[in-house]
Amino acid sequence: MLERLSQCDMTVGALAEPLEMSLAAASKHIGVLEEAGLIRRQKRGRERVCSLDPRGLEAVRDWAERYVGFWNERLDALDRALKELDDE
Amino acid sequence: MLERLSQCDMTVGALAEPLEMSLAAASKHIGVLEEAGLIRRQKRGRERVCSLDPRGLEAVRDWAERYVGFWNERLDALDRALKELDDE
DNA sequence: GGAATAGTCAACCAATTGATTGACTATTTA
DNA sequence: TAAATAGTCAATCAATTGGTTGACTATTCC
Repeated sequence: MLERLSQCDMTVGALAEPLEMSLAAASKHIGVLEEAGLIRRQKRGRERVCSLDPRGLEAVRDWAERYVGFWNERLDALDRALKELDDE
Repeated sequence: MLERLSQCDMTVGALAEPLEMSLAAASKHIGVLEEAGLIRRQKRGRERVCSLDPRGLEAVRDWAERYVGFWNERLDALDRALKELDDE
């Protein structure tokens, strides 16, 4: 769903269409994504249009980036420690 | 668990210690993280030492980054379209 | 203005998850 | 060498999740 929403916004029905589940089930899933802050739903007449919420995905990326950053820091620290051993 | 492992590697028991659950439950959770590619477990004697697997977290970051990137691309496209309107 | 469409909600049930406990294996310590 | 420690696994049960169905509301179309 997220991948398809990255191409363009779409209604709940359009999002549900390729999925082998009922509209109600798809609606439920969309509700979970909305609750997680990954998408937004906007009412337009009888249609609800869904769109990605970049803030939610930025939060995920930033969260993961912190760990990648930590790892690199630890590798750097190891590198420095090894250099110090070499200088002795 | 991931946050604490970003500080230093630790055994299953040490990871489990601050959690209000049985050792078996914590072991289960660690198994899930391992299966997800986020951590690795290495046997050292009777101890299993856990460490972050940067590749797993890089994959998560990259996945989220793609969506942030898509979003920015769409904003850029909108920007260009609006400029074209202004030039008319 | 009624039929059709879009979507949600509650009730229900099956499947999965989350946690515990006891039993077990492997390793370390006294 | 036996006790202690570290950790896993299977069985069990409660809680949660995932999906369907029918009923409903809101909006659009004929």
